[in-house]
Amino acid sequence: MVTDLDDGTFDFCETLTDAQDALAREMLERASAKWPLRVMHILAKAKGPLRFSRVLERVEGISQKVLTQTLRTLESDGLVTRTLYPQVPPRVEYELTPLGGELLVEVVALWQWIANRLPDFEAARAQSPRATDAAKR
Amino acid sequence: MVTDLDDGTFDFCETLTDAQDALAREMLERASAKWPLRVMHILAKAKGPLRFSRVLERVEGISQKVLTQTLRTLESDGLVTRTLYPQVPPRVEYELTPLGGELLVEVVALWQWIANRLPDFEAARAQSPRATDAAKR
DNA sequence: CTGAATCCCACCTGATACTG
DNA sequence: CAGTATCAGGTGGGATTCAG
Repeated sequence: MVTDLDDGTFDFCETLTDAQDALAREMLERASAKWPLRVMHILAKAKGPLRFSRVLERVEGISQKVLTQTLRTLESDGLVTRTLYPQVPPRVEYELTPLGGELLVEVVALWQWIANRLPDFEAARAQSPRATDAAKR
Repeated sequence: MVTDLDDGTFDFCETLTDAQDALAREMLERASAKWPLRVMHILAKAKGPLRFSRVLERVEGISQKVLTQTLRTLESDGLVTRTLYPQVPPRVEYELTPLGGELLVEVVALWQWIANRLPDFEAARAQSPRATDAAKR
């Protein structure tokens, strides 16, 4: 028995076109993904533009290639701005857009909710590394 | 410039151990992923137990293998219960747990937020299929 | 400094076939 | 009915090298 959910709580998506629904799902998945989330997080904490190298340093474990890909995607989704200063050596700065900042706030809210329930998830995992056959008798 | 964020808004994660942080990120990513989200959505709308075949029918485009995997993962995360009735032919029912229902509500909230901003995302994509070189002069 | 280009591999996905 | 087994294909991501 699910918690007391209103009818229609989960029907909103049916008011979207297939294309819109797909786009919304895609954005949801991207914003929750490992690297984009970490990168947005770093940019948010910086509270201002950050050079490529700085981001690379601060996002632990990311490779330069993946960081480039991630930033490009974030840029084309309007979550991050990329500003190129045509100098030599080149300088490029990335900054979270207002839209990106707002999205991050929302994602972090969900993250926090999950973090608060961590004991539940840890418990579930602990007791079911092999939780087959629930109804044995 | 990011929207007006408090200092510390994004620092909560630093109060977690690495393992906890990793688990929270993992759950976030899973709950937002394509198939788990769709499956939870179907189970929520069903408002009760659903047999494997029913889920398979209702989650459009999923293969039975992936559905099995998805359900197993959801089960081991405590989001779904699996009840086997040892009959012949076998009958297995899946149902969203309270925890799963709550998590789904949170994810859907984020999803809705994104859906409301779809025009922004569509606009961003439209103007930057090749949005290189922002600062040209 | 900021990438682009290559190579490469592990993993995941999905289709198909088989089974208790 | 509800899976498991197997295999092929695509994808993500790391390491390395080259370039403007």
